[in-house]
Amino acid sequence: MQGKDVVLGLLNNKELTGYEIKEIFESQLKYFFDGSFGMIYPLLRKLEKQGFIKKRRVLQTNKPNKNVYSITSAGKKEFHNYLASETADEVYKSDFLMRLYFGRNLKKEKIRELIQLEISKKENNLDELTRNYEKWKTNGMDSLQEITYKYGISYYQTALKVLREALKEFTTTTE
Amino acid sequence: MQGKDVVLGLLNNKELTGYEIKEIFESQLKYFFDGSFGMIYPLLRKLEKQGFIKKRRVLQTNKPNKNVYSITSAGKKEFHNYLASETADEVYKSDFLMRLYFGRNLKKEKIRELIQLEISKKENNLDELTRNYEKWKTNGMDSLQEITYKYGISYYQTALKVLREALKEFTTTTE
DNA sequence: CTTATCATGTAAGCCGTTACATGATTCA
DNA sequence: TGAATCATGTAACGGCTTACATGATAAG
Repeated sequence: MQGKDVVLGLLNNKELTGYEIKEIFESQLKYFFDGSFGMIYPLLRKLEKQGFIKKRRVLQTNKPNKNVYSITSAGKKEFHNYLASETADEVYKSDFLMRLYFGRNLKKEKIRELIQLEISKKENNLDELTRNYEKWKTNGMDSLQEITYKYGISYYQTALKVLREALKEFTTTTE
Repeated sequence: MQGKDVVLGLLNNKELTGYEIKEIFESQLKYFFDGSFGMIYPLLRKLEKQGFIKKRRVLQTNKPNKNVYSITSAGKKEFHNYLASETADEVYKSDFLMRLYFGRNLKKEKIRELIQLEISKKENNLDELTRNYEKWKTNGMDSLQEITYKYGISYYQTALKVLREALKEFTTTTE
């Protein structure tokens, strides 16, 4: 799964601007995907050149003009090719876990801080996901999308549980 | 966290060959990191050129000769710089969740298959992690490393729970 | 007789990140 | 007066993946 597949998938549903695509990334896909403007805009141009999407220029007053992109039939075919391909393995990289792995020689206080910071991050992630859910529901969320949401929530909750237990144990055993 | 930090971290503990580094990647870091030979060997040469590690050639009979790398004091400094830097956010990308997100128009049977395949994958991941734990314990695993292991186990267990529930619900509601 | 283990490497290329650049409007 | 929102782009660079290339020994 590359940026291309995601953008084509979003445009397969409705026409969007680069800016709106970024908003969807942030609000609905943030937990399992991530893409910057520096990726989106060049990609839109490339997909247009390849004939998978087409642009419509919309002039606005009091707001910058925008390029609204929609998918072509070639683009739909391309997206279906992606859906027909094998599901790629998930990618997970954790700098935090790596530091725990190497943490043996760190001072207890540093380790406590490391874990506490990760707990804070995960609390924020959980909050954000919960808040986005509300917004998302009003925009229309189908039952499969709800699974992706539940998956994310469960992950953060479990991670928090493990980290809090670790911190507690770590604190008591080194008193 | 880049390949460089991980390699330096491993060599900070003991001298290793590229092949052995790869083995550690597979057995102990697999859940939260991933690196190929195509990354390891060029990196080792680069780190050597930069003076962070040094090579010792070991001639073997009945086995290919090997290059054993050890960390230098400059390398140790470099690694401590990494440890002193801010922890980077975790990276998670899931093609599976993306397909669920887009799955609305797929046939029920395709969706069931998609979820079932992901369950199988996660079952294998959980198995593998459990098996590696045994091997790892004999090699010596510290209490912080045990947290990374628990974290991984918990993730897979929770993921499986969510997916099994989703599959069950999906199957009954579309009977 | 073929697969697994041990062992090291190169080369092309892609996909994306980061940083920079611009600029109007609205709201506090 | 500053930040947030809306809106689009470029350019450099970088880290890593994939594929290719080689080859001996041991074990089943």
